[in-house]
Amino acid sequence: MKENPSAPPVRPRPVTLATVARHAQVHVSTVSRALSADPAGIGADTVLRVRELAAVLGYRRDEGAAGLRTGSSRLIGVLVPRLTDLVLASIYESIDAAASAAGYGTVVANTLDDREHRRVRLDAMLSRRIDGVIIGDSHIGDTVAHELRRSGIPYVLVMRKLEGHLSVTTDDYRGGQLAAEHLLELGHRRVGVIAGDQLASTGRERTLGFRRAFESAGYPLPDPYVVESAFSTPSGLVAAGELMRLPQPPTAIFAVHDLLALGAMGAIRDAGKRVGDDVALIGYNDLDLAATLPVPLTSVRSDLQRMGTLSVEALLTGIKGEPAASVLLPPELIVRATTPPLRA
Amino acid sequence: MKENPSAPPVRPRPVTLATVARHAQVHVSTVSRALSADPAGIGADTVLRVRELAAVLGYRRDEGAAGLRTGSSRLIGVLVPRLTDLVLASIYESIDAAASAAGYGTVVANTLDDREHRRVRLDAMLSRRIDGVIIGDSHIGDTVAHELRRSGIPYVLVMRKLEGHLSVTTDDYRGGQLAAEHLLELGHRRVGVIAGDQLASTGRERTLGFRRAFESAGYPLPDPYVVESAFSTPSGLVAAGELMRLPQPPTAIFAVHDLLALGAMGAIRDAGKRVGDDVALIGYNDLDLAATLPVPLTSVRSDLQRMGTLSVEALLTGIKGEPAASVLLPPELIVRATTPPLRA
DNA sequence: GTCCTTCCTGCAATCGTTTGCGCCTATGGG
DNA sequence: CCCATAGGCGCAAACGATTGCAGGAAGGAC
Repeated sequence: MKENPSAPPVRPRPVTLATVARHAQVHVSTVSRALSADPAGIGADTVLRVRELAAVLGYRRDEGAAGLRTGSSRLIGVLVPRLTDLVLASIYESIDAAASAAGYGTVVANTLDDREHRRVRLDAMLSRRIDGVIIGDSHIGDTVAHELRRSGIPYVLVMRKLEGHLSVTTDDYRGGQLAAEHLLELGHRRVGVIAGDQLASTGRERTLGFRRAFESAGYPLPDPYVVESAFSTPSGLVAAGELMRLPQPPTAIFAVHDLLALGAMGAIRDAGKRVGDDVALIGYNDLDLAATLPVPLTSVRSDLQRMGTLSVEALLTGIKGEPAASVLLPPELIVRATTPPLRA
Repeated sequence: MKENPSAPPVRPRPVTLATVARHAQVHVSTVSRALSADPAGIGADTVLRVRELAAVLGYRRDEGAAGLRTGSSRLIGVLVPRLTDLVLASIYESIDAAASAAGYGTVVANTLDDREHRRVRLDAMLSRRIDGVIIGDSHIGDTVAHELRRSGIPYVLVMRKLEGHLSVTTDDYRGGQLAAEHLLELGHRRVGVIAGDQLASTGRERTLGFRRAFESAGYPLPDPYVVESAFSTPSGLVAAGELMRLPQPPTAIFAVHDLLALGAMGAIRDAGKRVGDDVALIGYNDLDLAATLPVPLTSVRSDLQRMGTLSVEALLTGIKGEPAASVLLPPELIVRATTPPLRA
């Protein structure tokens, strides 16, 4: 017995199948079978005895070891731009919940919309022999999806789509339209768009739907009225600032993300105008906080939970080897105080 | 239009040490050593040849198999109440970044501040033989930390502390004091607190520090002026509503979380008052969006990134078997527009 | 009493890596 | 010319779980 008081408490040797087998006086293979979901070919009393013993001893299956043998890690990887984007956090939450319910674990990675990060993190995931990937950060021109297809690893795109790849998204083009139609109806003619990242299908399609709707109503948007941005609050502040400094500032702004709208609120205030009465504002995604802002935000809602859940479903059927179909969810406009009737 | 990239017929057999060994005409053990960080006892030319070959063939170390042999999964678990809480998302982001830089992977779990969820998710983590745990959701009366100590698995508490356990937190008591001192200086005497969850050390200490400061200034807070809550925007709306409906509503509100303050803004508006001029407001954590709100929010800042990074450091020294010390970071008051000088 | 099922359980191989041990071949010293 | 030494590699045994196969006992049919 060696005394080593400064060392941390000794980590007790984990309880394995062998431990249980020894106590139960049976072979480990019998224990394995008895503990499996369908203990075929094992006596009912043995099953009971083994299970009880396993519980008492605190047996825990080693997923790593099991995965080595079975070839499946029961782990799925999730790629997101960043989790501090509330939208992605929401989606990830429901992905994790759905996966967990199906007996899968998840690992997320922030890719920061950066090529190199994406590569490194995906590599780490593949090293863990993940069973599939949910891609929440797809970019036009990005190759992750192609690589996965080539390696034969099941994957699904969520939130952002990409031509020719399985995806679960909401109809962003339609969402842009909805926003435009609402503003047109209110009488707005000179409007601005905070367009987000144009390499993300969300930013592109929402902007496109919005633009087209104004075009076909006879009020096309000049280029300076559409400004690209990231998907963050500070970025919204900057972009809206540009819009407000135009010689003829817009009477309404469509921000393709609620956080952008939040930033826009700051810029509108900085310009000495009031949100709503002076400058109308529409956000996107209808986050919780949209409703409780000092001036409640009109926003296009997309069902984030549903997207997360469906993407897991699609991935799992893919993992089973069955074919899955892309899903396009309908958006919905939620009207609140930032888009009041226009005064004559 | 092929829409099912998910399941090509055959998944190519992964490249293992054996594959590389065959091509290099050496034994797998040689390949293993050649590929290790310190290829001692292997000829320099062999090392080079093997590494090159491994790269060409696309060899990827199977972490699961390696972990089985070495007993370490190079994986750390992170428990958070929920990732849609921006504060926790920020912390997790920096945890993940720091862990990743140190060659570790992370798995998060939302525990929803719920006992059962915590148990289940921790169990799943232990099944993956994680090397350590970072607990971001500790609750007074919760047993997770005790269990981990008993099993001898290294762990660190972050954000929320618990008597007698290693933790990395900010001085929440001091933070509450800072908020109180500021309001006292401005001349506020009748104030309210949205106190958060009193089973979380954050909610408790921030509230306590604030209360004590007002007490010692001679203006103790009557009970109805301190209302408990969750840590979400809707919850802030409700709590502030209660405060505003008191016979003598407070002239200032301290919310122990920025999202609560956001909700409070809504309630103040609903009560027909203006944030800042009519009712002062202080939040906590100084999230990005605090600065860009229509009325920029005064907030107590805690360094979330730093907490995340330090918690990883502490955990890793714990994993190495060395002793680590708890850290208490200083908070800082950021004054903005929601706490203007009081008019006489 | 013999033979054939049917049930239950054990045996052993396998997944991909790591690592203690031992063998072989140069090499240098005496 | 012989021997000790060391560098470079291979061998094989783990780690913990799963699973095809085989074997043994009990029980029924004839």
